[in-house]
Amino acid sequence: MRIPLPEPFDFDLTVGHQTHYRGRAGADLYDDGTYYRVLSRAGRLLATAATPTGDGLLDVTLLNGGSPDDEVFAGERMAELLGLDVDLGGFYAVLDRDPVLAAAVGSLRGLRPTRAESAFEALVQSIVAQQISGVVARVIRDGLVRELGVSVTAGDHELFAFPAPEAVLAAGIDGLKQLKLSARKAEYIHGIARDMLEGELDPDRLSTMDDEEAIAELVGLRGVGRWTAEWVLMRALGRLDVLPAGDLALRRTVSDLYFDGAEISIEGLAEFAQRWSPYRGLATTYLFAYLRRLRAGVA
DNA sequence: AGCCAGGCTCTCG
DNA sequence: CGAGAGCATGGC
Repeated sequence: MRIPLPEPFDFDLTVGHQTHYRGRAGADLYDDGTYYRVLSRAGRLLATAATPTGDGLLDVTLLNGGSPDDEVFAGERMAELLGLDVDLGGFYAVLDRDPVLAAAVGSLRGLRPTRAESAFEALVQSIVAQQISGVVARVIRDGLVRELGVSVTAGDHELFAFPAPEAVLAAGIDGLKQLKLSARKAEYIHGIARDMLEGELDPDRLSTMDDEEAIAELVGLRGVGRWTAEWVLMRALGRLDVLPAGDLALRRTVSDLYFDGAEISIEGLAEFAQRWSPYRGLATTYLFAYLRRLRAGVA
C-alpha cells in the first residue's frame, strides 16, 4: 500500500539516524533506499519494507505475505515509527529564534523523530544505555536482538524482530548476563519483561497519561529512573516536550554549543531549555541527531 | 593501564 | 535525606 508523506520529510536522514548510519542497528535495517522492520501484530510477525516512491508517497510492502488488513496495519505502524504524524512546524519556528540551535541542527530539516515499536523496546534500549557509552550500548543491543529476536528471512535480507517479553523472560537472568549485560541490568530487563506479561505494565494505559503521570508510572519499575522514563516517553510514546535534563551527553552538548564548554547543572539545563518549550523533546532528538551524524562523519 | 561513558539501586551516616 | 560504592563492556 502507499501512504502520503508529509512535508518536510527527509527519508534518508530519518532512517539513517534510526540505523546509526551503519545500515543495521538493533531491529532496524536500512539498505539500498529501503527501510526494513519486522512488525509484531498480535503475536504474528510481518516483515515490512518501506520505500519512498519519489512522488510524495511511501510504498509499504509485506515481504512474506499477509492479508489486506495486515497491509493497512503495517502502513499505519510505519507512519508512526517514522514520525510521519508529527507536525514539525512549531519546532522550526523555535529554531528561527534560536540561532545557535539552528546552526547545529538546521541542516537536519526533514528529520522525523523515529519511534521504537513498543514501550518494551524503548525500555530495554534505554536500560541498556544507562550510564555506558553509545558504542557499548549499541553492541549490547545488537546482541540482544540477534540472540533473542526471531529471525525472519525476507528475500536476500535476514531481519530480526525486536525480542518479545516472552523471549527475554525465557532467556533468564543468566542468559541475559551472557549477552554482556551487568547482573543488575539483567535483573531489571528480566523483571520488566515479566511485568509486561503479567499486565503490571500496560502501554495502552501509559499513552492515556500526561507526561508527568507516565514518568511516575514508569519510575515505579525497578531499574527505571527519571532519565530512562523520559527517553521512553520520547521514543515510544512520541512525546515532544520531554527534557532528559540529567542526560550527560545532552548537558555536554548544550554546554559546548551555548556556554563555551562551561559545565551546566541539571537544574541549569532544565531552566535553559524552557526556550525550546513546548518542543524540548524534539530539540533533544535533533541535538542527538546532530551528535550522531557528527560522530559518524556523514557529510 | 586506567578512566570514562546518553544512570540506577542499595547501603550508610 | 544526602553521599558514595558498585556495576560491565569497549574505546581512548
